[in-house]
Amino acid sequence: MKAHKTQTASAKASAQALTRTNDPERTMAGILEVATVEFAKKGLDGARIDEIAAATKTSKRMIYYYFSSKEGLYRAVLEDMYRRMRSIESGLHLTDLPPVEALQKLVGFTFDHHHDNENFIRLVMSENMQRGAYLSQSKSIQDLNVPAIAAIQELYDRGVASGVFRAGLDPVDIHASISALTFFNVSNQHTFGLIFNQDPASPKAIAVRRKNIIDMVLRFMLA
Amino acid sequence: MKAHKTQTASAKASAQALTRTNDPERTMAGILEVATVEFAKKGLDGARIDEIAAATKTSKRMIYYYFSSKEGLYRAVLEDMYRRMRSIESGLHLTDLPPVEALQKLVGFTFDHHHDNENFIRLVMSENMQRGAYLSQSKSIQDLNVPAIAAIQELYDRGVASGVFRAGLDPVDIHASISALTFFNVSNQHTFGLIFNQDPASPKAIAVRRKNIIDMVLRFMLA
DNA sequence: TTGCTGATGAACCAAGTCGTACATTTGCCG
DNA sequence: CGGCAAATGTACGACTTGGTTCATCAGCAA
Repeated sequence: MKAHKTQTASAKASAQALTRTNDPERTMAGILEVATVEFAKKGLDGARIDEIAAATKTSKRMIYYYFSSKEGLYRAVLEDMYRRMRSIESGLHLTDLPPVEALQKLVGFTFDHHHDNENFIRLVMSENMQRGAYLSQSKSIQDLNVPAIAAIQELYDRGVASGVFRAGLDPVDIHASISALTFFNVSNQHTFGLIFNQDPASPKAIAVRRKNIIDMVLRFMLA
Repeated sequence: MKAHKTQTASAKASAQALTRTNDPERTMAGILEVATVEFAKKGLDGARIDEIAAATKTSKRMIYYYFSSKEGLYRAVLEDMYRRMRSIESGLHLTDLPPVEALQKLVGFTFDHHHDNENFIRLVMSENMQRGAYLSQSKSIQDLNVPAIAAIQELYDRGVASGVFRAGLDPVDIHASISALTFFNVSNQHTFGLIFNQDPASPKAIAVRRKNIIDMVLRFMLA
């Protein structure tokens, strides 16, 4: 417990929380956290404000106090998620590696990253079902993939210069392929998994898929 | 108009439809058709039975008469869509072509196929958001991708035999890559499109992407 | 024609769902 | 310490929505 506060009105109901501690930041963060998993789990339309409120340490009133509406909350969840993803993507230090190894590391990282963040994947899926209606409202999103593109551009240019990569490729197109291969692997696991004979979620199968994706991108770029 | 029927009760309300024509098949098909676009547009949770009913030539009552529930209708839509997709996938006659050309044709066809059937893509997305809960209930789905895998297997074996393809690859894995690249191109167009400088929906951009995807799969398999 | 079953329609209902009105408390600032 | 804005909780309300009830009609067979 907390709260060593004034406690003037001591003569209150017995079994209730004695004092209330105002903590706007924590309240907002808490709401955002449970809303994230709820929206990721059910999508915008499937998620229920009442359930989100129930899972929070605060009340439904606070959701509307801070986020105005269900859609406002959804937008906030999207932006927060993208913000967190962006911060993780840094720190790969690809420039220290030779082009081929840099590419392998980048693709492998992206694969793992997507694989480990299903909530992010599902929020992006949900947003695509909404035709990007909410994400497009957010200004700070545009430049989110910029560093990713820049990283590819840098490593690609070095590879072309050293003769290992063929010229004439578009970094955005490469980024699209990397994203497609790694994203789909998580996003469509349920419908695609129906045709597998063995469990596609097994560590073995995942490792094989991971290697093949890295291989595929690399072979596409090699001279 | 139709209906040259008995019309015994002629003394009916004036401006109404004079006679009713029972046509169960047409009623079901009609419901299924508008339900397909509605579920594709809004997803399972976003779709509204009342709106579907309103867009139909019949009433909500009939939806429940034939499909029992919203989820029953959704299941029927999924199955119907998959059935139609399967029937189209045939008739490529890949066995007539040399391995490399056969592969190029297959990938190109898949790309076009996905590109032209956004409703199908969105239904699959929706179903993945539902974690395959409804599609897995359908028995006839399992063997839907079987012919696709078989086609790859056949062309791949020929390629390996003739020395153009390297050995040791898994047809299912190849299928996964083809699907990922072509599916993502449509499914994530909204969130991914935000980072493009030019319009990714332009015929030019689409043609470039198409070529690169074909190229990528081919290079992955070449010896 | 008569009768019976499948097909159909219009109105209705109960539960769920987003959002709000009202009341209250906390914490800070002079 | 006194008062005011920010923060919070409770209860409620209007509207939506999936699903149903009741009644009727179409079509076919005897």
